[in-house]
Amino acid sequence: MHKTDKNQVNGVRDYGYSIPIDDFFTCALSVDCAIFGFDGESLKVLLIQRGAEPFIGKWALPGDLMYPDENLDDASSRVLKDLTGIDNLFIEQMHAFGRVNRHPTGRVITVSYYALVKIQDYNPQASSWADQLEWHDVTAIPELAFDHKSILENTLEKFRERMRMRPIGFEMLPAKFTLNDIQVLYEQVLDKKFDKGNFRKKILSTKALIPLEESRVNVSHRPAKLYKLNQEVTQDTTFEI
Amino acid sequence: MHKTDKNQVNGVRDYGYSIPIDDFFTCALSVDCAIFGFDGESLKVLLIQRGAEPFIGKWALPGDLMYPDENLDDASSRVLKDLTGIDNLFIEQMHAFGRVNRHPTGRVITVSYYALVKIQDYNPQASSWADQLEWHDVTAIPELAFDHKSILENTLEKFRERMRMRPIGFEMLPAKFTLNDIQVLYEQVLDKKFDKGNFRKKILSTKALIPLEESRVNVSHRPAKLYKLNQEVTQDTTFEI
DNA sequence: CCAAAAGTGTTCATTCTACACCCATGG
DNA sequence: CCATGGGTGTAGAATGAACACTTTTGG
Repeated sequence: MHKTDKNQVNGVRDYGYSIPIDDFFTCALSVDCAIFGFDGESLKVLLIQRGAEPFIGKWALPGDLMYPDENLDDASSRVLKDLTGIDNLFIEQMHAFGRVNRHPTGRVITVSYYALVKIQDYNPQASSWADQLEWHDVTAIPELAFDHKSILENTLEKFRERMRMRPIGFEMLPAKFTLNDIQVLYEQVLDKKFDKGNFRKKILSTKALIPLEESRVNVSHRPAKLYKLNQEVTQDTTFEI
Repeated sequence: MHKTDKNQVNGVRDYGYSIPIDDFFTCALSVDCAIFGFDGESLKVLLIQRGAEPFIGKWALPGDLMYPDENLDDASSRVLKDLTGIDNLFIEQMHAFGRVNRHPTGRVITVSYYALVKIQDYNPQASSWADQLEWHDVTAIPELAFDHKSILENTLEKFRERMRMRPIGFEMLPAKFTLNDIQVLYEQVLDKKFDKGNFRKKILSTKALIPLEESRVNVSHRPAKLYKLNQEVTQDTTFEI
């Protein structure tokens, strides 16, 4: 395909390649974010409807081109901030997608991220795009622009594994929540039923939660105790559900 | 920083950005590979010594620029093939690194991969770089070019977690190996001692291994039975050590 | 017979699973 | 008092950890 020689390895130089070095500096980078939230019913992902070509009118993952003077990770934070109005969301990089023809306009390599938001705190339009944004149930994703469908599937799969291994699910719950809230969240995300008693014991044994002196009110049954996340557990803490 | 408007989201268009669209298409992509092997003693990573500026003479992860007409994943396969002479190595993408000034020559975003090789089968110089290539103990990594030190640390950490969760360690062992070979491998990679009896029971209970009718010969003690990997277990099989 | 590593078994503790049962509240 | 979900306890099974013991080879 291309002539190679021993000078080629990991060099960015003005010689040693069979094509001019400038030809390498012709790519754009983009970030695409799978923003997950939980409304108490099912796992949702925030999609935008594209307002311009290509793929005008199609649903897509929110994303943007990385600016030439912008760090990659800052680009993803910027997209999230612009979209949700929230700084410092929980966010993790997932995967780089770089098929030659994945973007019709040019050579664009995209890096996917997933973010977790408290859907209740989220202000549906920090800007003026209200009608262009919508939460979609992850079990009913419409056709998506570009290769976003496979990006989302890839991200979702890895996110589920992450949920089982790290105490990150709480990022999608309000600051105060009941044990049942967590159980429903895990059951929905992992598509799996848990035994109430056993689930409680397990989640409490992790010391990830701190019980509050409050209970949920105005329910026609015994009120559930509220908990908050123990701030000492980080996303590096091991865990297992 | 940059002017933004509602047309900006995920569009690659000739309008809507505060800078010309062409300015976005000025990045290069590279791949960097952490190639791990196990020599029976300790986990090793293959490093190259750079033969050109920048960082001439410095050790670095093997890598190269992605060609304009090359898929990202193909670039990593190419680097590995050029370096080891082996096709179809076990390889997984890890992380994209895109700090603005990570590369002195221009805006180069690099995507890291790790690969696992059977160090015994590996031909030290499929090409003519013999003296430029060396296996380094992962506990004694020299100073590295670019941000390769942090890339390697990031990759190593994730690789170790991967080792515990998926049956991938075998990729670094010869086709036939003993249970003790595996135990030593795991002990070295994870820096942890295992009880012989318990380790055997666990590894055999996974059904990942098929016993052979052969034993290791010419040892001055009871010869160990040889096993091979059960080809039905893939890297998607769950596992846990 | 001895040394050395292969390979097996047993015991006790811990954790998991399934399931039954009691508790607090609103109506 | 009932319905409803919150919350706890327990027995038996399964798994894990520690450690002792037997086996097979070369010398």
